[in-house]
Amino acid sequence: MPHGSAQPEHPLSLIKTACSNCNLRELCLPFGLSLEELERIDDLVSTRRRIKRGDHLYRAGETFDAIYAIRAGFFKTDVLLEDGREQVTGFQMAGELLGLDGISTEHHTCNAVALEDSEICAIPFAKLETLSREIHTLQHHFHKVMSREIVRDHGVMMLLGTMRAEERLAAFLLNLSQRFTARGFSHTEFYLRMTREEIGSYLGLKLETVSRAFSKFQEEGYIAVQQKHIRILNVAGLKALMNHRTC
Amino acid sequence: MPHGSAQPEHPLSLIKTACSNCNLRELCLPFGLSLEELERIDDLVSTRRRIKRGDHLYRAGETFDAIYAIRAGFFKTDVLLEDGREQVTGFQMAGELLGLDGISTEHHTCNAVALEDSEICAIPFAKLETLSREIHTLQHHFHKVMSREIVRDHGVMMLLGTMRAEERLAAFLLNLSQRFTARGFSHTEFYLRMTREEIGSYLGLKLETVSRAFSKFQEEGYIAVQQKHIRILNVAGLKALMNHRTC
DNA sequence: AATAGCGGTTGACATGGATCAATCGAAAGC
DNA sequence: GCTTTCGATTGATCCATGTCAACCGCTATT
Repeated sequence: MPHGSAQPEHPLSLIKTACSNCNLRELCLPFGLSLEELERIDDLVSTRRRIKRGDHLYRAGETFDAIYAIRAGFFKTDVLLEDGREQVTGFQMAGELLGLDGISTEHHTCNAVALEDSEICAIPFAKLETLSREIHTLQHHFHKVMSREIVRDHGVMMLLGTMRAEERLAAFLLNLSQRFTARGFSHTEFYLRMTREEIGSYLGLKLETVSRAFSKFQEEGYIAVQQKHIRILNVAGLKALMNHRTC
Repeated sequence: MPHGSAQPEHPLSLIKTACSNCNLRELCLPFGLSLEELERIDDLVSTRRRIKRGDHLYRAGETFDAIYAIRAGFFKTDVLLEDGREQVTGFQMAGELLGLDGISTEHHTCNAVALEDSEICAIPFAKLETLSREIHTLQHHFHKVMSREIVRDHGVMMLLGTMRAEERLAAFLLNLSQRFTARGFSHTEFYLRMTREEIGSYLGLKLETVSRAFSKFQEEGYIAVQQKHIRILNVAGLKALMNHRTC
């Protein structure tokens, strides 16, 4: 099978995708829908697409017409300033939605990049609005998802505005751990898909500071790190680190 | 007129509020609606309420059932950590919406405090969802407003994550200036409604740093400050300060 | 008009994290 | 299998911002 072309037409695009038999439905947009409703939204998802590691799902400035549900894989979203400074605005995993920022201006306002080979479902936004006029549960859940994104952003603002480096990294690890758990992965052991630099950008720190904080956590027995492989040895310890203003 | 009671029943609550003759309609939720549609949403806004300076519109933890449109005045929203640290997540002015964060969990996740005597319209959320199933324009605009909030939050993350103190303050002043303009106020001269400490909390800085940055801007002729009274003398200068990484 | 109190300004000093630089180690390409 | 390259680690030093403290000057209250 050839695999060098820039934008290959993956056979997956032709496969009929069905929310009704997707095992992520309880994490994703269809959450809370009845069986009957589930079947009605099956044709909401028009396309399934593979995105290779390093490729963009969309770029800032492109016109917006769909939001994307992650079926498998891992993404980052980032915003670039003219002078080259980058801010990673989030890391997204299976079951989470990408592209909500584009609704506002009908143009994407950030870049979405796959951090590992991934697979997404495209949800044409016009269709979603039509269907959510008919299915109250869908409408309400969509509003909740957007609101949850706002709450998450406030959490990041809190982190960036009030926490010190080690508190930020602890919060970050605990957040990842919790989201992996919700997806049936280990609470305490996982591979990071992003570089120290990307973590740093997200947390408002330089990569060296992130690296040092990892080493410190290891010295103190909170975690075991080997490159991107993380084992959390003392969840309570990390939590304590966040709450008390101990130095 | 007595005015010492804690929660006085203001006569305004009884006045029939009408979006159709509100002069903020082009900034607020009814944006883009036809005359006919405008009249249909008039009974969306159930209550008008006055909030005195320093009073809460809502508090974190309270159950959510309405979003609020600011008719007049000025608010801040903030999140408090258990250890007392505060993060101001935003400043809101006339025509802007408050409470979107509450949709997610059906509980408010932050506090909304009036920074001057203010007046709000309560929009019961269930009603809004019902009506937006019938009026496409309303549905679409509401989605845009939520998305805009997400984009705004990403801007703040960028600010907190990548900018230095003076860049942050410049960005803040330019943002305020632009929003005042949209409301028909002066581009270049305004009163701040918040303290240095609140600005600092929003920008992830200590109040002393904010104060010093104001003084620096004044020395360099970008602005004239006297307490809360600000005059911007050199908009281009402030913009340049943000873009170039000059130190 | 006098006074209390809070918000703002300014200075001196401390420090957390940035910066610069060298080295190491793992993964990828030849 | 060897080499190249990129990401991670660690050390030394610097600097922007935080911290502590004194003082100033509005504004509001009596």
